[in-house]
Amino acid sequence: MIKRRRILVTSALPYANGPIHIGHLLEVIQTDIWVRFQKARGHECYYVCADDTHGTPIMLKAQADGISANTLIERINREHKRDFAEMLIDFDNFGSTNSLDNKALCERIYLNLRNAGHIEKRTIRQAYDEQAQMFLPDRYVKGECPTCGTADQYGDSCESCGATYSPADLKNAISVVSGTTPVEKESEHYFFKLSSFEEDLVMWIQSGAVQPGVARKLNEWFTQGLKDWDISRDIPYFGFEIPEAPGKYFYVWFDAPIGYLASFAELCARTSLKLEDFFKVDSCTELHHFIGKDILYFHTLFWPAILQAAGMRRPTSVHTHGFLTINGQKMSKSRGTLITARRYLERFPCEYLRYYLAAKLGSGLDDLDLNLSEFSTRLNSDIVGKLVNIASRCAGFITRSASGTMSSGEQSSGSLATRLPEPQLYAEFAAAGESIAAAYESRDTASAIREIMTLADRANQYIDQRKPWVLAKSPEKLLEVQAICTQGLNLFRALMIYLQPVLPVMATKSMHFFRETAWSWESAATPILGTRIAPYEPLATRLDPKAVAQLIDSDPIPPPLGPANMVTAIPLAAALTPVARSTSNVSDTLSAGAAAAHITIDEFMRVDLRVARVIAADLVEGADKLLRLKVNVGELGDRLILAGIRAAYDPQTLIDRLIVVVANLEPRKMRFGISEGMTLAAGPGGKDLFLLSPDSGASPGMRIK
RNA sequence: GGUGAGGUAGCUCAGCUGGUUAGAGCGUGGCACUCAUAAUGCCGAGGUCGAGGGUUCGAGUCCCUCUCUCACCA
Repeated sequence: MIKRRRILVTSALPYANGPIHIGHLLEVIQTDIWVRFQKARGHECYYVCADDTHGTPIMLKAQADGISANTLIERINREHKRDFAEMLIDFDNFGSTNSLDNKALCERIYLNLRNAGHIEKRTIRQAYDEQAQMFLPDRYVKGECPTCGTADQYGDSCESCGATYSPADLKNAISVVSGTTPVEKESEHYFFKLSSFEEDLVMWIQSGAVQPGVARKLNEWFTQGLKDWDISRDIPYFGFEIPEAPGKYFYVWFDAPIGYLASFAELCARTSLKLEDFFKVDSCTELHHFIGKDILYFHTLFWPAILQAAGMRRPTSVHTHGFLTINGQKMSKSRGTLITARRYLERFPCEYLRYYLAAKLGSGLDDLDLNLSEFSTRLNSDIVGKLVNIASRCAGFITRSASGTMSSGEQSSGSLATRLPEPQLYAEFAAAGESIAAAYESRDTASAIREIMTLADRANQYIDQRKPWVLAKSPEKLLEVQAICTQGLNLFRALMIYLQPVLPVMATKSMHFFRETAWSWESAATPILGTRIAPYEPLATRLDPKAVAQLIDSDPIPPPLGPANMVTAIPLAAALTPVARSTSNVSDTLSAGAAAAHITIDEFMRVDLRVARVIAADLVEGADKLLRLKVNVGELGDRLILAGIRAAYDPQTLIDRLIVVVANLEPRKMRFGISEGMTLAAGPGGKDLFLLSPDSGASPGMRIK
């Protein structure tokens, strides 16, 4: 009997500023397969993850969208959960780093570090945007490379010549946020003294916690010597404020891995599990992190050091995988190869992607290529042609010539397995269970799949040799036909049990086909005999290569404006159209055509329409068409809007009225000030303009959708 | 630039601590079969294992040099 292990597993936290794409899926699918495998083996295994919600990019994206950061991350969280669920990623908990649990844990861990003397204050100089009044991360400063002069380079390194430098070295630097020239400014930051953990980290890494290739990679950093780690950021920042340090926030990479604990804490809160059992320093549970190689540094240096410094256990292992490429190329939006989970799921069964990736996933750091033509041939050949075919070709005989009952093998004696016509063949399948399990365990799923498919070939060969379709023509040989197909179906059953971690739905359907209720890994060791099967229903259908090719967005960049694209273009065009002109330009173009091409719901959702209350309305001196409106948009605060409705409305009649505004319109500088939105009105313009209003009950800030 | 990974049949890859004629799947040519979702089975073609040098009785497998590809650089 295998010793029952207690295992906690995580996948890297997806960043909450965009949708789940196929690169994320590579990681969660790999992890999910490993977790399902552990569960099938009878271990106690938990799988948690969360959204990574903090940091400057989220803060700025929310601002750009005209919504609060909280609104943004809540929306993204719902989308992420839905995508993962449809991909059959079986999280025991999926949380958010913006949770109260995480805040408490961050503070507790930070105070532990500080009280143990692992935190140090230092003054640093950093690029500062005076207009936006914020410090700028390196990636938010752009300019010419000081070494080679290439334009439009980020503040940390040059993509052209590879030079590394600091933002202050850039020539003609500008802030990406405001477009102004940044200045250097001093600020006090908090550093985690990583350097004092160097020896322990070396030992931890040598203990086998990481793959050999990763250990070699880390050596590079050790030979350079570890640098202490800046864990603080200045206000404004979306994150958690550091205790006893007003205006200072935890750097997103400090609170993100702690999010693993926080997500598990949520699971503990609704079960009898105890966080302490898994994280105390002498815990005998296992902790496994699955990550991509881009975030190696954080997980193999900072994170174990933080855990150790805070008096907790370190990870059992960190499993690092390579990147996903599409047709041999890096994923890219402009090439249309940034395939979102949604795009995939709208077209194909989730299990096909799970299988394809599983068949190519090794235990190393190599990048993995999703080749679309290979995708369909592989699925059609392996799953439909070989695997499912075994059941498909046997089931008919059992149903037709044996009234749906498998052979019981009663004519021979002995154990169940030996009552099959070819006991040795079954024994071979049963014995393979251990080496397949070893491959799964070491995350070499490609090897597991190879072995399973070799067995599938053996099963088809067996059926071919025994030719039940020939025997079935002689009534006296029907028992033999039944026995052969019973053997075939049992071989299929063993294979499906081995594939359960990869193909959970197909496996469940197969289990129901055998009229069974549960499969563990050991179920494959013993065949089932003499039972009735359910009528066979196709378990998988073939993929059309042409449809697969369309996974890539062949038209990723919107074409120039034309009648057919008019509506799609509106959000973009509107974003550049000042409010005052909205009544002439945009409404004219819209009314001109009797509707046009469809837009997707996502495209529509990009327009943030809100209910707003007019709190002040004035004439604009010198402008004969404009009114200056001050509106309250609930959680988004107050906005100043210059609206071209003077001919149609008396300002006094507007005060206190509810109207509809576009809240995420890019602010537009006009002669009379900056307009921070757009009011919605119908009509050709001039005196014939009619503002839109919600029915009573609506309140400022409500989103219109 | 530094570091890491990798270059094995048309494509995707396996080849563990060096050992008989280098493997699989897909694709391809031929044959067989017709139970099965034009599925399956059998036979074949196709590789001087990136290049050169070295160690060894023997190297795709170890060492050195070169070359190309990819990735990472807090």
